[in-house]
Amino acid sequence: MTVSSTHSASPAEDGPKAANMRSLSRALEVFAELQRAERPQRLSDLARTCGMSLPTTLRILRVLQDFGMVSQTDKTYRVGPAVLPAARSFLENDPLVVAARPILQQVATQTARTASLYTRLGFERILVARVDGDSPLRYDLPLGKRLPLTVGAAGKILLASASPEELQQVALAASTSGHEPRGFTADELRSRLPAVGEDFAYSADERATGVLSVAVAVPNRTGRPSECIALTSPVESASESDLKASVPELRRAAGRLSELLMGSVY
Amino acid sequence: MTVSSTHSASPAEDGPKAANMRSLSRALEVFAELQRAERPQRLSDLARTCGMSLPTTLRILRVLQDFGMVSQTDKTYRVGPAVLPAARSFLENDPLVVAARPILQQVATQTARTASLYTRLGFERILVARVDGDSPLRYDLPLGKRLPLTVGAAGKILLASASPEELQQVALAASTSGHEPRGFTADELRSRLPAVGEDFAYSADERATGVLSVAVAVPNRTGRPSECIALTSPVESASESDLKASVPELRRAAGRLSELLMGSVY
DNA sequence: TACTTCATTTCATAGAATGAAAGAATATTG
DNA sequence: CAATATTCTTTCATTCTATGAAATGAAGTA
Repeated sequence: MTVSSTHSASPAEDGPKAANMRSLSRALEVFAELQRAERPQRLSDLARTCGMSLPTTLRILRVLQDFGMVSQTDKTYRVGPAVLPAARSFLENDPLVVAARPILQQVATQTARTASLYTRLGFERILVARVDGDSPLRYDLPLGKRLPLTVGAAGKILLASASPEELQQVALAASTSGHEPRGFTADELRSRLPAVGEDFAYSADERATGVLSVAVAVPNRTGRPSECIALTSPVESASESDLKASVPELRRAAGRLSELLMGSVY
Repeated sequence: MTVSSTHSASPAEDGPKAANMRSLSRALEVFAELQRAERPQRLSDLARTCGMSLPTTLRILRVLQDFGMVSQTDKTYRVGPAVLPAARSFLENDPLVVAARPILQQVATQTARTASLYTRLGFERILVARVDGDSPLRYDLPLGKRLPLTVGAAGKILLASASPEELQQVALAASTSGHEPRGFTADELRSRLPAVGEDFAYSADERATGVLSVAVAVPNRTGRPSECIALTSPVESASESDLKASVPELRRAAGRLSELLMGSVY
């Protein structure tokens, strides 16, 4: 009872109460580690990094490989091709993502800026949808890229309603994952967040230089939103006040998305 | 000892010897089912479809959710956002995919046709990379889409060296998954495959009407290749002989890829 | 309100997951 | 090339986890 060390670093949210399922948790940790590594890994490395025995790691890898989640060449393992259909399934079928696309499109058209949908995942956020405004420069689309929560309008609005303990965890995670310098504190983080009462966040030159953005959260049933919509613009083509003038638009878009989410449908 | 019923339908290849890891296998089956379903699923549906008890299914879903592999809204579960970083990791880091891109590019440029890399996954194949020739019509890019092995040049070349039993399984899987009509037989399938001695496959109007393609396998260390390169062209801009004339090009490209794969590097 | 269906928790038991240790295989070094 | 070190794989007894039946609670329907 109350084994707190069951899952250490990877498990997205330590959120509810972690049920058992030790072998599954361990497998997912191995899988997460393979992604983190960004290059093929040997069995012994994985075992060491994940803190489990060689036989256990090997068995896990074999099963993952059976399902295509992992590939093996010689003695090295890597993320396998089965993640592609999975991602496709998410992008095509997730009700939120599907509903978001036309809404983002509309906002992007109205404001002539890039509109994005981010989801919180653990102590990071990832881009799950984006529609470019008519600006000609569409940098490469980092769909699925892990971005910090500590920086950028989208990250900050996702933390706006976080508890002190959570900020603590986020700050720690950010500093250990390299998003922030070592020793980054929760207080520093808190000072970046939107003031109480503000329902949007603004950033300039935070995550990328020359980029302004504003973001509002997509309310969900829990108090803690895990999605947000952001508008982005290169600094040359918009000022802070320009972007902030679009906040009502954004708010409306988030509201519509939220309704679709909470509405009785499906 | 030789429990053969451990994993039933989903596990990509029944290939080697399936180690135990029951809970992990079951979790991956639930996950696969969520993808297949293409819409949010209730707990009881998943339990029934996957043939496991409610508590077990629930526990699995909770852990998957902790890691972001599954999302929940109200009482329905769906594929979660964590698959996006995973897919990104695959596309950016998989040595084969990374190595393939410039090679595909070169072939596409030389032949002015679309060059694609497919991977076999279970009894299907998926597109993992594509470079369009300068043809203006680039239909939507079905990266990660599950396509049949029984149809199209790419599918057929991947089956060229399959054993009779394997063809049997493939034929069965194709008919149950709807890729082929019910009652599709291994013999029918075999009659489509390239003649013995031929190292390429050709298709016209098979998977899509108006599309011609040729494919050659990427040899790997095992006798059974799981990747192939294909050239595709709309029927208006190429004849069968045009495409087949490019086979030597393709062969060379596959050879280079193969070397990179088997070479001692990394 | 009563009834049905579905989700969740509890709990005893079976059986799966585990790691130590031995045995292969492979790589490294002298 | 032999000898050594490292890594991978298998085996097996033990532990503890995963499991489903049944009870409980919640939600939806009639």
